[in-house]
Amino acid sequence: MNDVAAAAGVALKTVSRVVNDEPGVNAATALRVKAAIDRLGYRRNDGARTLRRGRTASIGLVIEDAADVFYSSLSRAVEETALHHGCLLFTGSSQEDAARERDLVLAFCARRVDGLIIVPAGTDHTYLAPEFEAGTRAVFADRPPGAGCEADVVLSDNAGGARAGAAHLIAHGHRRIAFLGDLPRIFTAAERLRGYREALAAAGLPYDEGLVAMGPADPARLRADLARLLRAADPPTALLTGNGRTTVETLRALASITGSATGAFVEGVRPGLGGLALVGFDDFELADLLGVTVVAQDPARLGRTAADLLFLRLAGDDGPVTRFELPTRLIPRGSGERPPPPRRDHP
Amino acid sequence: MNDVAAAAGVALKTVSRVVNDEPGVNAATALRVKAAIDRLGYRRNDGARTLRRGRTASIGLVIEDAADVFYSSLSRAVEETALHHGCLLFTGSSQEDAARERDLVLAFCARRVDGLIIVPAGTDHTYLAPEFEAGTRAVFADRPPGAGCEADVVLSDNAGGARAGAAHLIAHGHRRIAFLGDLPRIFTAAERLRGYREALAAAGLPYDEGLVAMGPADPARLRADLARLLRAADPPTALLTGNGRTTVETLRALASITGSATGAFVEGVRPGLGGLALVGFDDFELADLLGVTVVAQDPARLGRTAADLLFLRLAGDDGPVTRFELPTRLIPRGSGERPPPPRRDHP
DNA sequence: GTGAAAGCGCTAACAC
DNA sequence: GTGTTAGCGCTTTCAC
Repeated sequence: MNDVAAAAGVALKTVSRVVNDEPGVNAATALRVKAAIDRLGYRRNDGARTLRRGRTASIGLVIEDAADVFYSSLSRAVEETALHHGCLLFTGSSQEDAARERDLVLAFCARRVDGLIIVPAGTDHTYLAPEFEAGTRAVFADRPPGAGCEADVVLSDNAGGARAGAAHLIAHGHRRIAFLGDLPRIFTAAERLRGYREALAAAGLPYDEGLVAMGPADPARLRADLARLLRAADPPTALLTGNGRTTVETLRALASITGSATGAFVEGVRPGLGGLALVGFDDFELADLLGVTVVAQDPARLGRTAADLLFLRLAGDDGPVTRFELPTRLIPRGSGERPPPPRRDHP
Repeated sequence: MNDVAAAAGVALKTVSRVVNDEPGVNAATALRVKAAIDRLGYRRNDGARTLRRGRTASIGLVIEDAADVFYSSLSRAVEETALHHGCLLFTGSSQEDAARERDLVLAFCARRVDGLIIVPAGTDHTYLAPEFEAGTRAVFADRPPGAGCEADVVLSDNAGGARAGAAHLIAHGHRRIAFLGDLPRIFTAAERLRGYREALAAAGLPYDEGLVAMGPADPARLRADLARLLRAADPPTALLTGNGRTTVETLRALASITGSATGAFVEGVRPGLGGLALVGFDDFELADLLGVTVVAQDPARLGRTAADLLFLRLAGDDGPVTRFELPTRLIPRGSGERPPPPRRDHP
């Protein structure tokens, strides 16, 4: 900027005025400055600018895994909103690791992001207190912050969605419904388990721990759990899967367990559910073609709502901490509407 | 930092030394400084730090769409590499819009990112010249830069992959193979079309423009193009689809055209290919279960390679501009190994 | 309309 | 071991 000023024969401040389209600059002077800018290839340093101005016009987003469709949709919506507000976006994946979540958040804070959107992996967010005190705003998405951390949060109605899914299966005659969920320490997994239990209770059905298998959406783990469930004396007639990854891996596991050839879709071979009914939490690509009934969340809306809320806060909104809960939607496609097989003991 | 220095009764520089774990500070002094830091809730301002040091320890990534699985996998790999090098990552989606690509890149440059990884939407990158001159490094991924821009690039072997896919169908007896590709202005789409044509030529088959349909992966467009192809006097017996989105939408379109019920997988109804063979460019979720033969790219490897290359450059590597081309892999799963139906005119 | 001076928060270079 | 000074590139304030 100094060089430009010298080249244009004006003071530094005049260059600054031109660069920022500030009023009160003689048109001829402005032109001379612009010429110098082009000639010297000058580009404003926004780092220095934000240092001086106090706001960095950037926000940080911490999700679980950028490669997962759920979070990448959320991420895209946040990005869109941020750009719309003239903000750039830092992204980072926590990999479901509390320490990594903290490191990312603190790294973003060290860059003085104006705000944060966090899908928390950990349950202790006391590390955020100094940042909040310093004026950084944060909105939690998909999962609430740990105890002792007051912040806005945008969730899906996890319990309600799972309740609706289980109730749907019950309405179609199922009495033995298995629940395949994520690690129980994850908020959404716990909530969905709660919804499942509530639906059973509402229908007067017993809660059978033997029908519940919580764990990572790992193919081997799911195959083992499914095999165990299906081998049992009184096996389930229906499955409720706890998230998109689990649903997909369950379909794979069922195909391998029931021995139905892969390639079923293309070859017309009777495929994979082995007579079971299935409702999956989360919609997924090709679920429509496969005929899989799902409880759909709207990850983009989750991201958009969180971002909108954050920018409202950044604009000065100091209302009380809020908690949004977005509805889920049950989409019947066939797999969740199959009746249980006729019972052998009551022919 | 000033306040901490005052509180600890030391000079600013000593605080700086402690904060940066620089050697040459008395243990007792360091402890006093640390206490003051904790007491005051001091957090280093990395913005000021990078302004002074010259490097921002951040890179910018511009992709086409963060919500698309292909780019989100690429993005995740870049993120991983960046974090490994102590760099934060700015992300932005160009939406296949050249102007938006440029705006994002220039915004990142204004923040003085150390480097850029760009999946270009536009074909004119002269706007990068001043940035390159100023020392910013860029690596192009998935598609090369426009003419007049010298930069490293990491690609998939698009032509080779499409050639292999088409040759695979030819080897299984097909003579009439349709190609459903993306907009021809997109580099990868043009390259894959080229590979398709090369395979036909190598087999002595004629190139029939009527068998080629290039356009956005839009459901309506694909349905119309497919209907036209299948209604023709000499319809194709096999399809080669040009990317993941197109493959998925083609499966949908076929299901709706052939009138096979959705839910085929679950209900065991004879589904969707209507006797056609199919090879898709790009692997996709559940392609294994569906039995869809694909030419797989490795988006994560694309991202990792690009990022590794960028950090090599940032570390001072000034070798000549390089062009990596990663191999693709044909994965036979059934849909690409079906023979054409017996010809009616030669019974 | 234009400019000079101060300072955002930090580190590099050097002195003590 | 510790402190002083200068300055990264910009904007803010106020004087002309």
